[in-house]
Amino acid sequence: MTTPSTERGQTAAHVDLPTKYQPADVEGRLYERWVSAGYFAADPARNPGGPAYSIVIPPPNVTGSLHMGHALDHSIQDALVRRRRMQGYEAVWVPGMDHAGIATQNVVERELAKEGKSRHDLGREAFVERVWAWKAESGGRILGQMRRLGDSVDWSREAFTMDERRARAVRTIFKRLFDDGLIYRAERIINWCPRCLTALSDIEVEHADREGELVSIRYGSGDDEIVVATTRAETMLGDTAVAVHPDDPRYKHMVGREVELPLTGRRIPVVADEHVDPEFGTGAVKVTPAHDPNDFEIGRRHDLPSLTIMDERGVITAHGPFEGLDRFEARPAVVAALRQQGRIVKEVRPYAHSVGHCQRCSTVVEPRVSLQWFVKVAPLAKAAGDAVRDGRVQIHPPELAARYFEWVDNMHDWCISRQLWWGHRIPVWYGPDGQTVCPGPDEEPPAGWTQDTDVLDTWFSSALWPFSTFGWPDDTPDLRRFYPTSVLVTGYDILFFWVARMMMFGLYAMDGVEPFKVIALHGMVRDQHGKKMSKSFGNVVDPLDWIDRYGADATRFTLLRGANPGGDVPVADEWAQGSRNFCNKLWNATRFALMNGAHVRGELPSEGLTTVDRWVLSRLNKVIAEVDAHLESFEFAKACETLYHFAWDEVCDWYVELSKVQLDDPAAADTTRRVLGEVLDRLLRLLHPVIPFVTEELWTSLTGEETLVRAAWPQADAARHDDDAEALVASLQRLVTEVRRFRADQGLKPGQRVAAALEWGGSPLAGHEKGVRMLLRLDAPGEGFSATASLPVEGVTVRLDTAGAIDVAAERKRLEKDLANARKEAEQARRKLGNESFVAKAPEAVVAKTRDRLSQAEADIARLESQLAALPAA
RNA sequence: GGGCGCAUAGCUCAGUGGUAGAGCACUCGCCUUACAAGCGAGGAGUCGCAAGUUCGAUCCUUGCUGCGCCCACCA
Repeated sequence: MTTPSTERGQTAAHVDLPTKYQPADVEGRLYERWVSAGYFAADPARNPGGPAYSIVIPPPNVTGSLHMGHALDHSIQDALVRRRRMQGYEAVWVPGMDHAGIATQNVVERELAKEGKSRHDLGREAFVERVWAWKAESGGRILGQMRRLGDSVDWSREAFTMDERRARAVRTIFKRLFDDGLIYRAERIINWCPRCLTALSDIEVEHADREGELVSIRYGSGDDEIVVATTRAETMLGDTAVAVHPDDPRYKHMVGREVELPLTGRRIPVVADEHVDPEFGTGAVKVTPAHDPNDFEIGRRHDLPSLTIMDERGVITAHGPFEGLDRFEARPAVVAALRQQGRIVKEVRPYAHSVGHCQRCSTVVEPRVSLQWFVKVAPLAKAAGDAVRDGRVQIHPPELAARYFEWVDNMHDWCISRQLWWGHRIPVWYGPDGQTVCPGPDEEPPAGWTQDTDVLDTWFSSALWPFSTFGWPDDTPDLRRFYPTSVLVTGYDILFFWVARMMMFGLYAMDGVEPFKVIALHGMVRDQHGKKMSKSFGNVVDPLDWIDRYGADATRFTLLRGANPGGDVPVADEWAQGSRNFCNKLWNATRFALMNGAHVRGELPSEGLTTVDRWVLSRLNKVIAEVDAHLESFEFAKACETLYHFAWDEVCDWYVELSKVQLDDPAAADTTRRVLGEVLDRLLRLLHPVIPFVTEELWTSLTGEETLVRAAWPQADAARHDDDAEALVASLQRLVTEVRRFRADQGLKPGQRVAAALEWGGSPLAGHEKGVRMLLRLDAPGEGFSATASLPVEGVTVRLDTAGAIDVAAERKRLEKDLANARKEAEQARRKLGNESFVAKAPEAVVAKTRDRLSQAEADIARLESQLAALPAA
């Protein structure tokens, strides 16, 4: 691209821009330049008194590649950061990735499985090394994707949840929590994945309805018979009691007695427990403390023994005929065995109930008693809830705060130990006699002691992200300038996983200072029918594919244009094409401007502007204010919509067209070049946060400046508002549209010149006769002018020479339609004004408006009737 | 089981107590030298159903129906 010619005059300057915007030709080049020039790098020492703005990226899992959801998330953050950077904030957007414990370990284990190996064949050390190798490869791919998207992240601050700095943060907070008694180790019943062979926290379990069977079984016999119902018959092998509600008259006499447990011959007690719902089933519950969370609690309350009958893989270990069977084989086997013993099975009926599955591998989760580490969440969750409750942290949109509270106010202790190898190893060592020590990050454990073999839940380290990325636990300049972060942008799907935990740890570690001031939530990216994207549907769109075909800007614009706060974002190929077309429209508008010598040199004149100039500047300044307001409230869809319409419908369709007349007018050409330059300059600035590449390319060409990345964000200037100019241009637009409509109805070729007499009747539009003639391709009436049609619009009469013949039928049809509309309009208004209550009670302005409508409609009716009467017979 | 949300044009979604909007799709006409990734014109919706409040309801209230999401230790 060459510098625009400064040559003026009638001859269009030569501009070396292709007629189509080719994203591939500019994106890579511009991104490299942005990074090497250091535009994205923040400096906490720069402009010390000035405002700072910080965002930490929700670290993507190193396993995968970025999907459309990431592209949406990143587009939002980039738009926010780029705008603040232009506004003069010291803005930083910190990139990084998450080690994603289970997810990553599973991926690498699958790789190994292809080689016929398991992680145990490698051993812990070699396996972890292998995961690091995978991380290097996969992580690199993700970083490349971020570059393609145009993310203006500060690469010098790139972080990883398992790098050395972050490890130190983990050790530090663990130690603090441990010393404060907020971390403890206990034998509890936890969610266990028999495939991943690890504990899971509550939120790593996904519930789904499953068809099962509810089996009613008779325990005991004769007077002692008591019927229990279960969906998991195999667990009866581990039953150590039957529970009934203490007030249930049916079973009161049974409490304290024992019944015989079928198949085992064991006798188990009947206990009374409030937890039992007398209304449900038979009102009696079998109690298996080792394999059910409720029963575990009942067992604790009644001091019942806990009998483990399954191993960690879900295989029955209870001695007897079922030993060695998988849990799902054992279930029907137990029922069959009961049946063989006669009338023990009372009833079997289908029963749909909710079953927990491992979030990472979909295996049915098995509750399991084991020794695990927990975070005592009560005080932390309380603080996390309060910070939102008292407004220190705002959730956007506010409706989603309810979900946050729901979780924060009802949280169970958080199981943080995982029986994995990939992750932060729990920083606790055990002595030879079972002593426990948690050394600080800079302390050594006693020689000969052994470290706990478990690792921490991956969310433990990501919960530290808003401050670990800035160097915590050290007191760094970054931390002081950029914490708390300005806003957290993420999908509502990880409100519980991540956001709430950052709140807990942030408030705890940073002495009550919240990790972010605003939580801006967005939804999920969906297909054009609102369906979730999934491989099985085949409706997954890869952001890279869109970037290749339509460009990064079009991809970003499509996503942001659909991004209503907290809402899901449907996308479709055609919409991305529309966005690409929009970028191309800007490209060509700027191309036109450059060819005609548009520039931004010197002050924008206040004198000597045409009505059309004043109109576009008025609109521009209103648009700036609107876009500002929308972006402040995370209304990206609205901001995009406003800019799209202003750019396309107002600037391109009207201002650029009308400027052609002005550019031909020596008296107006100079200011027109300046105004055209001004409008594009401001428009490109406003669009830059959303579509950074094309705007940078065009803006630097237009202005000759080095970069738009650090150019100033436009300020709305209310002094440019001009209601008169806006009203006049609105009239002009109506006039032009009306005449075009006539031409179309009459079957006149759009390119066909038509002789016309324009009679302005004192209308201020007279000053725009040249513009009207150009837009409508009207010639002056010549020698043989014969007026055959007239269109009184806005007080203006247009007489057109349609070569002596107009299509009377078409014209009659058009006029009749307009007349019908006007009559309907008048009728409506008349009815309203005839309503006394309306006139008495409605606001003055509404009544006045209705009167205006009526008189306008009546005038239209009179005009149309006389036009119809004047039509020659067909 | 608890909580929340949604129902507006063919599709996806905005929106307002006072004449229904956008994008895409659709129809017709145009290669008009910034742009056919374009230009111009046009069609299209009893704003889910019912009742209530109001001078007036797509908007507020209630009920109903149909969807969706989140949470959940009722076997």
